[in-house]
Amino acid sequence: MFIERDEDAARIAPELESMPILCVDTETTGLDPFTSELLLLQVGDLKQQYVIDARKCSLEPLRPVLESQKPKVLHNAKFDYKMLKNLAGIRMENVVDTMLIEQAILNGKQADGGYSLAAAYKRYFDTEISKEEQSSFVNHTGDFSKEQIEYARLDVLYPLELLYKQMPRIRRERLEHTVKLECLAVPAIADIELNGVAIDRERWLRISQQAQEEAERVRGDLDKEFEEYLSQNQQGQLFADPKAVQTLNYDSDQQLKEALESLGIKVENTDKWTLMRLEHPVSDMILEYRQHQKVVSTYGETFLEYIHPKTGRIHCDFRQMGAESGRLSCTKPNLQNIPSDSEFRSCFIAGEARKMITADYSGCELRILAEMSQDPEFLRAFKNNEDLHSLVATMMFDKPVSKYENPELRQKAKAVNFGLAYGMSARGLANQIGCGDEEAEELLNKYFNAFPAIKSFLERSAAVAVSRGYSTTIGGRRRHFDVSNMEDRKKRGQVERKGKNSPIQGANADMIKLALYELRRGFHERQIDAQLVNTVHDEIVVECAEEIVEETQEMVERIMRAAGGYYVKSIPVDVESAVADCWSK
DNA sequence: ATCTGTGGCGCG
DNA sequence: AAAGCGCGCCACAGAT
Repeated sequence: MFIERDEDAARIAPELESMPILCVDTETTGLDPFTSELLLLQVGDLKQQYVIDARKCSLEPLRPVLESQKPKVLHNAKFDYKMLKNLAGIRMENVVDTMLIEQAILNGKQADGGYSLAAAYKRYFDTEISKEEQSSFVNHTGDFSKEQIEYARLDVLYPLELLYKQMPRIRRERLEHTVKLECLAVPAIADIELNGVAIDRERWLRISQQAQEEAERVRGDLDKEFEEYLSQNQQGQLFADPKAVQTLNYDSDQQLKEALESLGIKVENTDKWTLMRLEHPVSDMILEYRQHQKVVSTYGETFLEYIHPKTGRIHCDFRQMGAESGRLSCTKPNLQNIPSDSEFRSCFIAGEARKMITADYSGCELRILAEMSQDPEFLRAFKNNEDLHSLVATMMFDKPVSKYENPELRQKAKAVNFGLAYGMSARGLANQIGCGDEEAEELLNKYFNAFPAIKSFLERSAAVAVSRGYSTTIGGRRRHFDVSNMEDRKKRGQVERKGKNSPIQGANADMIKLALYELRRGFHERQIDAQLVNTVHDEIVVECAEEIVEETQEMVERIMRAAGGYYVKSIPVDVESAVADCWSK
């Protein structure tokens, strides 16, 4: 039914209240919740669907039901949530997202056509649903056609049909917890995107300009080093003016390899590790050039183009199950790979009279490993709040190690700890710490003899991944693997390593998502003037009014610890946080 | 001119 | 030998 009068919109509210589950969809003029217009709101159930003209009707009568705990089924709920919040001021609660459910079910399996509503619908019903009318809403003005209204009515129906097909699979694969968690996290992640984060343009620009100058300086020095090569280079002779600046493109590995060869250096590739072991002055210069160039290209002026003209803030785009492990991924821009140096992070600033709280789980993955393996040494170390990296280093190198004594060995142990825990080979270890293969083999044996439960847990995880074809986290999240060709050693090794890592990385993702949900709920229920502004795998960044920063910091830590404790029960989960005017740590 | 794959590198 | 896991972005190279 098409609704275009206020009184009709008000009339359907009680009927919607009586429905035990609603399906919801919106049609908008565009994709940006800050500049688009809300055209239609579709809401209903399998029997009755209402298509409401949002330009003509007030949506206020529908606010209570949309903001209530009544479940609302949507496909890609984040989109509609953001639109409703920004364009109608409605804070939709308790969404059930069939797109995320589909991802959680298939995770790692081949998903023909992807996770769009049409693709998912085709998988279950083997029917093509028409998306032809969808584009007709872009920049739409004036009355709606019969086709548009019918398209909108059907479109709100599909996700609910989909859900009923998905439900038995959720139960069969014991994905109830994962699905619940993913759905609960949607509004929190959507809020991060809507909230955005402010950036200090001038400061950011200064950094990139300085990097540009440095890059040019090092490039000049490199040209001098390659002077001879350049002067006899054919390309160089192409210049009409013999005094013209002769240079080469140091971003081109081809050109770089050729130039290095003229110095008698032959390399297969030009990555950091290869260049570092050359022990030739040019290799350091190339690495320095790259460092500056990385800043210029990835973190330079172009980054500032992501500042939204309307809000003056940066609004990234998260993919909630962007990684098969369950982690979020982030684009446009990626706020999860900003250099950790405070030079860069301090450019992300809290608003006037506000503060930023940066909170992260410390040693999270190793704690999860301790929990899952129940290794007595790991458990004891974490219970006693000992420094695990030092413990491992002391054991491996037979020397006293702490943060102050032989700290370089601690640094090595840290790399080893992460590497070995995820299936690094003796060769890889030798590479990491710069020792021979035999010594690496010995260290590896020593490590796993000292922590036999870690060894058996990781081996079990790898074996399970191969035999069952999937890995599982504490929360029941599944990741499927292609195990069709396990005689292929390379492929088998890949599955085994992923099998070791996925339960750990996935559990980390579970706890951060639970924490995000609880934080959003906590801020809202207690009417705290605080907002989520970023999250980076084991870290959450919150902006709040400065007068409540202490309580908010305490609350963030408490909620994060509790979320961690939901999955890691044997040992405490540690959260470290800092308060500043900007993103810190 | 625009697309796709690859190498390299930023983060956890 | 792609021999530690998970990402996204940039520039290049070779293709259309």
